[in-house]
Amino acid sequence: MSEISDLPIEVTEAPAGEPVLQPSDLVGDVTFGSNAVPEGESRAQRLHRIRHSTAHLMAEAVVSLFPTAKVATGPSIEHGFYYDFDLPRTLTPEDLEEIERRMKKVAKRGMPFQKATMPIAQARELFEKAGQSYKVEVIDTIQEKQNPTEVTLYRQGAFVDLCAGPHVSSTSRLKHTKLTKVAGAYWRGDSNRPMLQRIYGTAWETQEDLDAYLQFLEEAKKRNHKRLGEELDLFHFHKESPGAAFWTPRGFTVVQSLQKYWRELGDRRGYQEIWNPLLYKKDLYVRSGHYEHYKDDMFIIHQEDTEYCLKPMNCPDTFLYYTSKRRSFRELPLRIAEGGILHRNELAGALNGLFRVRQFMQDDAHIFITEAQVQSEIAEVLDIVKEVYSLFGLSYEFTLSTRPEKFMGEPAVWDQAEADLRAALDGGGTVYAVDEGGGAFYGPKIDIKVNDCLGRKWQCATVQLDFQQPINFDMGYTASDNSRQRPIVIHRAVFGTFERFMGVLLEHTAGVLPTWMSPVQAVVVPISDKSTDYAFEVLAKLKAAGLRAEVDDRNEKMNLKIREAELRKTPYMIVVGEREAELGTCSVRTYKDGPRGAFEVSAIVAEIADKVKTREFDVKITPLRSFDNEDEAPVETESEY
RNA sequence: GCCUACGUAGCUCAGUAGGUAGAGCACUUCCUUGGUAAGGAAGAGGUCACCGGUUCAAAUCCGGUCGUAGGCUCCA
Repeated sequence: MSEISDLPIEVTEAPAGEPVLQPSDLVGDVTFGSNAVPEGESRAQRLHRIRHSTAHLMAEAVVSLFPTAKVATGPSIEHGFYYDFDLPRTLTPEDLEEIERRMKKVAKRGMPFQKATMPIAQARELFEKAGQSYKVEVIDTIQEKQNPTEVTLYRQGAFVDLCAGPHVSSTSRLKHTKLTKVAGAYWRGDSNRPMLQRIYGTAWETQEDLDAYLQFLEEAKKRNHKRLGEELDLFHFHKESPGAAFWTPRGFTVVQSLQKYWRELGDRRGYQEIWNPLLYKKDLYVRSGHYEHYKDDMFIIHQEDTEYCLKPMNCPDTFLYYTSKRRSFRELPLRIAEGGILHRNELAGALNGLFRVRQFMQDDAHIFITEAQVQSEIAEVLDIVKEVYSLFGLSYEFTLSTRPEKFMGEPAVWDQAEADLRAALDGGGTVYAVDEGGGAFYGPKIDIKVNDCLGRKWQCATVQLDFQQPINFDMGYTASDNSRQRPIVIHRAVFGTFERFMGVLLEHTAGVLPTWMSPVQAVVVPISDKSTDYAFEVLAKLKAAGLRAEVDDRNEKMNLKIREAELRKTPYMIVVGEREAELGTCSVRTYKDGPRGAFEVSAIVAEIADKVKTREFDVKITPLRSFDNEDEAPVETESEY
């Protein structure tokens, strides 16, 4: 029956489970016609066609290896495809190799993809008879949602699948592919439904593209922030506190440089910082609604008869500050920052380096405003976002999320708020997407995502309007007419969390931090211990300028010291020998530009101090190529609004 | 939380017909005083994640726990 069933099967155990017919056994009287491929497709469309077809090719190989396999769904995704299977046993790495071998064989043989159309009822019967219960469920969903009279099937070789297409003309187009990983995936993404086995693969038009992509994955691995954190001695993780970063002296220096900037920025932009407790009786969160909606994500401590919570966010306790006294309209906008330590009990399997942690610190702030101040204050916050991300050469995108189906408050207030958000975005000339119905139940929001070196998007900044908490906390202010009014709250974070932002920044720069953030901004390297005294003289001048510098006076050769400073990505390496000591100069080498020759000590101290003061982004960014849009330039390093 | 894989020296890793552990880097000491990415020698360092089981014998086989990675789910 199977085109490839004559291949040697290297399965040692007999697959268990109910025997399942394959649709290919049942379509004898169905006529499959040719599968026309249109002219003038974009590259993205061609890749989609190839990847989706490769998913079918893989399913054919899996079914030939496991005759009792049930197939679920197999779409194309960015850079490749996956297909979900219900299999009699778990897959091993050897299985993947065997599946890939079989795929290659069929690709080489060049089996045509053919298309057939049939009434949906007939298709349902066919897949039912074949025992392909997942496909039957898919058909039922199609019936429910679209209610078409007919559906299409595609066939290549021994494999027939319910599919809307499109596909390539022949499996001979599917030669540049590699299976990358196997993972569990819930059927229909529902954690209450069976877990299937998902095989991921990547597929390309040419071998060159495939090779380039695999190389990209290698490069991305090198830029992984966990690896960089280890290499640059910035942070560690320990099982004694899973999901929480342990910052080293070097790493903490970097974080503090960020926080120092954050505080200066807040000061300049009219924010006041408060500092509140970490631990609260549960009453606070009952009042804010978190206890009801967010309890599973909170760390809860029982102390004698009282239940305490480690705070998962700053809002409720900031509101306690707001309501601690009578407020006047003259105080608004009242901008209150709090970078409290937060704990969220994230699922163990969701933890991911600095990107997803259980303990973190946000550059959080809550702004209390009148309805009339929405637009101007949002514009002000967006301006801060632009300032901050531009400082790091990060590209980003805005999304406006509007009123969801379930919402609190008056539709008219929502409409006005959304119009204000749009006006603020439009006013800044900002390009943004709209996620209709994607807002929080308490108010619309603007999400800001940054792009990392892997092309992944990370949500760091968020700006949210909140009409609900002012009610929960009975916030008010006295208006000019002496009436009592309700303020609106803006929740905003720009870095998001310092942890995640550090992770994104490290991957973005491949670990090369700008001078102003570097744990050691300059290392003075004496050529021999004859020059050590002079090296310390130079060091004193660097320190006097407020710079983070040290002398490498170990009994080692200069070459080794240079090498280690380079590996640590130290921005400035200042070499001094007897010659420099005599002339009062120093020999400068930078991480960015290499050896630069002799300088007056005072000149180079001034240069470094200036870069630190202006927070110059003196980092050469080598963006990793974007693979799916050849027409597009590589990811821009300059911010684009 | 679910699926799969993994857990050997501070780090990166080797160690399969079960016979009480190795390399490189880092670290310590000594020699070396060297002009822009690794000078040389010696030494020290591990209850093989933890707990239990099988066995004369377990890093190795089995079970459990914890942690990590990649997915899934979640992400006010």
